[in-house]
Amino acid sequence: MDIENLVKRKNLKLTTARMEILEKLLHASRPLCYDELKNGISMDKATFYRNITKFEDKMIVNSFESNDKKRYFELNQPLHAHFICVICDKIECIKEPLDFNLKGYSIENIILKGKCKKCNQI
Amino acid sequence: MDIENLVKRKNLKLTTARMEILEKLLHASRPLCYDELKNGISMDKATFYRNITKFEDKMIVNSFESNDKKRYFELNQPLHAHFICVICDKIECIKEPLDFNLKGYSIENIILKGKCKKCNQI
DNA sequence: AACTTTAATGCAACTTAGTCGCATTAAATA
DNA sequence: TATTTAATGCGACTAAGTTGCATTAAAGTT
Repeated sequence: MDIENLVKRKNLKLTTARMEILEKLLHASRPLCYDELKNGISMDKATFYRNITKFEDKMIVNSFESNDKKRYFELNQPLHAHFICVICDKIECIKEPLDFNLKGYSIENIILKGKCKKCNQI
Repeated sequence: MDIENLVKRKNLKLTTARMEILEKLLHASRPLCYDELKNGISMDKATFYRNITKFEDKMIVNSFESNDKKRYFELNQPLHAHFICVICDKIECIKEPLDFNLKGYSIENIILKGKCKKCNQI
């Protein structure tokens, strides 16, 4: 994926701050929370949140709240569910396609909470 | 539903604060956020949150974050999904049973985000 | 390459959600 | 009624997220 084009296609200016955020998300194997994402990127938090908001508006990034009450961010990808374990707080991306027959709605984000495979056995 | 028994069955003391929170949730037709739920109940916010945490631990209440970044609370009910519209921020309880074949997981909470029927037409 | 426009940034101050320790009070039980 | 233990209120705190404003940097234009 080409971050430079991704940003420009949405009529956003290509700044180092934005590059850094998106690079980090691109190379992450799972959604990242504020600390994880912001860490190492020297940028004011106001700028960070303004950029995140822009990214979300432009559908480049999406976010959701996890069990630890933190927001987690990821690059927008083909629709897939996130499973959040209420015991161990782990976030998993679910690859199996889930079938909702909700006519008229368009679904952009799916969050399932419960007990993951491991914690369910205990 | 009998709130008094609900609380006592979980080995929680029956206080007026708790009664008030649960009464309000019981009579609400949709999940409520902090302002809505706390409003009119004279109770310190520390107490409020401590009770909410207890209720969640004991599976009396569950909560999720909506699009406005606020947490919404509701009495625990038979599993059903919540649809949150990213345009109009409305929260709907979805009655249609949704079928997941996620073996090994136990699902306690389903949140779908996207465009609701109305906003999808625009 | 300098110039202009407009968007992005940093800073500081602020709001709101949520938490924690501690002394006090009220609920359940004996 | 006395005792135990959990629940409460208060105050102080942390962390997320927002806003206004002056400054700076990107992109487009001569």
